[in-house]
This record gives sequence, structure tokens and C-alpha cells, in this order.
Amino acid sequence: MPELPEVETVRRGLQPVMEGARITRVELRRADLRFPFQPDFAARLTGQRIVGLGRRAKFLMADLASGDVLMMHLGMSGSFRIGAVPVGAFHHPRNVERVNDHVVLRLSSGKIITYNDPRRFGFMKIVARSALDDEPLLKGLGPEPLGNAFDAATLAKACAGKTASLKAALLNQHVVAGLGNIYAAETLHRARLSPKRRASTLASHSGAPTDRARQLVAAIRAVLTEAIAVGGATLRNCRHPDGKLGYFQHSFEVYNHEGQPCTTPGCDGVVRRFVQNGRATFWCPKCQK
DNA sequence: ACCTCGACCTGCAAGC
DNA sequence: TGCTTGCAGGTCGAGG
Repeated sequence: MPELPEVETVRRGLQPVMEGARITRVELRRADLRFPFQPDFAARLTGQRIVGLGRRAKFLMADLASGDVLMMHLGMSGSFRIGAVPVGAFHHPRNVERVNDHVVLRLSSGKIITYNDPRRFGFMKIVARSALDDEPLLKGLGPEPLGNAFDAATLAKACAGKTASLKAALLNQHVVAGLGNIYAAETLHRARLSPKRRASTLASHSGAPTDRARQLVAAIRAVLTEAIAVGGATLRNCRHPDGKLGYFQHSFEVYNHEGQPCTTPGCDGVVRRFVQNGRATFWCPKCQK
């Protein structure tokens, strides 16, 4: 469940369970996800109290009482589920072991948090909080799109001089953090901007933001806010930690809508799909300019 | 310094 | 039915 709204939904699901709990046991079912686990990974977690669960870009950041931070990334196919130690003969379906359960955290509350990731593009890494500023995975990340630091001037500045397409720029986590393939397409459609347009056209010659930059910022904020409000999108049955589903896939206007009529009021265009930078892009050539 | 592409993995659906 | 192919919400490193 990977883009910002999905990661934020996961964070909100895990937060009440994790915060304040102590990790009593760490099970690694394999030695690596995308990278090998750090040699002291389990030891640094075991016995630690989780004091908070935050998010930066698509990373979940669990603050530990030790001063360490557990960084977690879901990659393309990562998901968490919350289970509980069975009481008596009662077994809950979410407690049943599944294939691709790679990490199991037992908490002092009796809750069990399981990380499942078939493709293993996700990863976990422990970093000292004092070393976060030097963490390569976070270095250079662009602003949070729902934060105060993200505005038309910032976006225009990040895109000034870029020969890459707007779509590529939105996928670039150094420009703005948290968008992925779905929300890049959806926000560009909302802003009526072509994914093929040069990113540099968000800035005037002097570097000041154009109206396009303002439209795009507004679209990004609106789409992400709406998506979070309905629990993100659920594709391929990837669920929330508590087993519930997101609903934003029903609000997609272009993603996976090839051949369907454009939803822009007054537009009679048809949604098209093409491959851009190796990834599917969905858009309406009629109203996105 | 940019930009694009291939590589990393598994699982599922469509097509033959 | 079974095999092959293509495709999937991400990111990094190599090479142009």
C-alpha cells in the first residue's frame, strides 16, 4: 500500500497499537527484504518502548525510547496487519501465518504486528535519532505536500530548469515527497496539466511560479487530502492493518480508466494510457494541456 | 548535474 | 488445463 495516502492510513492504523507499547520479541523470517537487515536489528528493537509513530514521505518512523528510530518502507507490496495473542482456543484469521510474513513484532500489550511483503521492495532500518539529518534515505527529500513548506514557489523552484516531464518531476521524491504513480496521474488530471509537459514550465524565466504551479499545488493538496480521508486506495486486496479497505480507488478519474470518458466537467475526451519513463501514465489529452 | 533505463522480486490475470 | 507473457502503488545505481 505504497503512496503517501496509503502510508498515512497505515500509520493511523498502527499508531494506537504501537504507541506506548514495548516490543517484547522480534522475529525475522528471513535475513533480508530489499536490503539485508542490520546485524543488530532485532537486538536494538527488543525491549524498547515505542514512544511515537510518524511519517516522512513514504517512510513510517517509529520513535523508540532508546533514541533510535525504526524506519519502515512498504515498497510496492508491503503491508502490516495487527493481530493478538490468541486467548484460549479462539483464533482470529489475522493471526494465521501467511506466506511472505517476513517480520513479526510482539508487543507488551499482547498485540502482534506482522509485516508482509511478497516482492520485498520494502525495507526496515534503524537509525539513531541524532543521525537522522545524515541519513541518506532522507537526504534531499522534497517537502511534505500537505505541509506548510509546500507551495507554488517551492514547487516552481524545484522544477525550474528541469527538462524532464511533469510526471517524472512529480515522481521524483526530491521535488515533492510522497507522490507515486497513481497520485501523479490523478493530481495532473485534477490540475488539467499534461504529464508530458516540461517540468520547467511551472516557473517563469525569473523563477517565479506560474499559474500552472499554483493549480498543481492546489490539486496535489486536494487529491491527497481526499484520499487520506477515505483510507487511501485499496488495490489487489492489500488491506489496512486492521483489515479494513480503502476507498479512494473508486474516486480515480484517470488511473486504470483507459478508454473511459473524461470526468472533467464539459470535457468530452477519453482517458488514454501510454508508457512514460517505463511506467503507465493515464491522462485525458483533451483537457490536460 | 541531469535524465532515462534496467534491475531488483513475486503473484496474478489474460492470452494462447 | 497449463504454459507464457505482461503488468503491478517504488527506488537505486549505471550509463548516456
